[in-house]
Amino acid sequence: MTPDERTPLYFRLFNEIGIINQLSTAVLESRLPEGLLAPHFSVLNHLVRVEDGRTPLEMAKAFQVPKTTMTHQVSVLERRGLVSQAPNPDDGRSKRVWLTDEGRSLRESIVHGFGDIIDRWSEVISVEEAADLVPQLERIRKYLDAARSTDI
Amino acid sequence: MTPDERTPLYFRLFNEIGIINQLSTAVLESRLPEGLLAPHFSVLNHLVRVEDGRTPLEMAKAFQVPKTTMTHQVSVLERRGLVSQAPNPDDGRSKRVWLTDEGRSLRESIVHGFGDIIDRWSEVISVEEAADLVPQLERIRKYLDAARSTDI
DNA sequence: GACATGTAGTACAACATCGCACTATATAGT
DNA sequence: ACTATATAGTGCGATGTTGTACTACATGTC
Repeated sequence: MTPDERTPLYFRLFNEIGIINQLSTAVLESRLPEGLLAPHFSVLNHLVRVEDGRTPLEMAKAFQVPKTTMTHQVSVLERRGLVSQAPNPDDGRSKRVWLTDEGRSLRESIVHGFGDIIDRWSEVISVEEAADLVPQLERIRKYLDAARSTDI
Repeated sequence: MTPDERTPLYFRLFNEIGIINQLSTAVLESRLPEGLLAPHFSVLNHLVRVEDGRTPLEMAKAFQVPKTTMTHQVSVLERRGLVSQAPNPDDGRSKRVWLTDEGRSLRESIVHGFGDIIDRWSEVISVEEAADLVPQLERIRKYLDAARSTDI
């Protein structure tokens, strides 16, 4: 395969990924309460998965978004009573972010409510196929992530 | 595999896809001229691939974004002299969008400039692996796209 | 042909993302 | 201890996305 033929293939790969991301985000958002967007839910979900009490900067790095974006996202969640922030006793510059009971239970009910969609997805994307894809994608993600810090 | 175990797998699948999308978008944007973002480039690229002279609405549907978004994206490209719009002689309600020579050559040079990145990518994501992934992802994308129109 | 309905595009407002500049605090080098 | 540098967070402004409401034109029905 010549470089000429190769380029469209990789463009296509990342293009398909972009469209899937867009469509799956739309599915997620159609299940979220009014005014709550996918990134907000992701933050909520993250705090459950990695334990809450993270600092905003840690979270910004985890999602690879600028810290100003995370400030904003956390403030949205805080206004809705889904998380609370408090100064970090270990470091006067930073804060720590905690899930409220309401945040935890909202996240729980959203994930739970996804059961029926997963049922339908699994008819088209078999569990085996998904389990096969995840490590491949993970490898690509880790490579891009590593390349990011060096040069790209 | 119980439903309980299944849900995290599918969440993970779409999560990996989301991160890859974010990272690859960042790579693309690091190669674009100041003020030109990935969606703008995508539009440029689209017009080369499918022939220009599309209407904004056709393009909005192709990218599955609201038509207001496409109005904005096209206007950015027009301000930069990369595309031109003219009323559609076949339909008084619509316009047609054409690439300018400058738009065409800018797109060309960007794609060409990607050669070295593709070289490095292909060391990690082999051509075979990419060629294997694309149809799988395409199938998922088509399913999500079809499901979108019905319910989800 | 008149009128109801549908479609293409835009103006505007609400909100999200993010770069830049700034403050406050921490840490390292001397 | 003092100073320089680095880090955590925020205010603000520029820009992007998108829903709503609107105008203009097209099409189908009678």
